[in-house]
Amino acid sequence: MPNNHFKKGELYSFITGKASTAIARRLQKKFNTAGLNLTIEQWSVLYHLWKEDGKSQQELCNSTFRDKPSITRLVDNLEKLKLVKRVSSAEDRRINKIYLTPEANTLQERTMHLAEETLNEALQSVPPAQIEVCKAVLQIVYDNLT
Amino acid sequence: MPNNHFKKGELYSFITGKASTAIARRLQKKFNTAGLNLTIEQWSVLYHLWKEDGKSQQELCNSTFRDKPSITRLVDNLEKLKLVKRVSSAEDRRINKIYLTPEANTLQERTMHLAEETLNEALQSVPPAQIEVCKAVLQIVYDNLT
DNA sequence: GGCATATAGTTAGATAAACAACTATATAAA
DNA sequence: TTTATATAGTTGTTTATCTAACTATATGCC
Repeated sequence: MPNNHFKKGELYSFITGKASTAIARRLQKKFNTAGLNLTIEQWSVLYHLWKEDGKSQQELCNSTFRDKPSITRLVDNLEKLKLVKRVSSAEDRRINKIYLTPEANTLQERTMHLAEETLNEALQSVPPAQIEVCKAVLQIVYDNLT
Repeated sequence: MPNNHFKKGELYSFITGKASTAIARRLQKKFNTAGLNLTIEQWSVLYHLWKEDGKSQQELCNSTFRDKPSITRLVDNLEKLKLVKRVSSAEDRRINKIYLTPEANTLQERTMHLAEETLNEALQSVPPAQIEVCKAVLQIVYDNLT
């Protein structure tokens, strides 16, 4: 069965992801207002380190769906902000393990709260069942393309 | 009724829009493979001009959800590629109207075909009814945040 | 041991996005 | 008519993405 369910006018916003862009912009504004000098992309790296500290850059590539140069530069900037520290692995000297600093840990609670707040604003008046459908569809889309 | 339906692990991918990123990357690869020297962002501007030629930069801002500096630079690059032309409006000299060149028009059919192909690949095995739900949810998200 | 190959990370160059500050033109109010 | 204000677009700065080319280390095979 064909899946030609996108008329031309709808195709655009699906491809360009205007919903996720809007969510990211709103969250960035909240960070700025709260005086947090942190980009969403930097936060997304911290997010995965809060789940498991000491990940390698390659593991961060996989978790965040970014390529290696992108992670190199995000880690560069996070190091400048003194939020993470590169530690060369003793077993395999090709590997950098990335560790959170105490400063980074003070950001976890505040930023996660703002992220949850943003999602609740975004999903206002959307029935829970539809949210589940949407999450499932977006996961299939991702799996279909990777 | 609260909308706290995102556990922490799911929150991330919704915010960062990994599905739309994957779609954009796939489409970009198709452009590159087809020898089209065109970014997805540039294509998104052409897309709106194909719907209505001669839009002002401000109108392109609204259509593409970008700010003015972004459109200024996208139009700069599209002009370098000789795909559009800025024409100062006679009635209001603050306004630039953006017109497609014949070269741009030769790209329409090919690129739209690749975009539809990409979406069909992305939505493989997703029931049409769920696609509709997903589109509706993403629209509400966008409206809630803008 | 020595060589091919794979993997981890970096660097360089181009394009793009967000924000702030700016120029130029148009409109409205005094 | 002059002055204030709003609108359209540009420029500069920082951060991020992608591709390609690169360095360094590890692994596997002869």
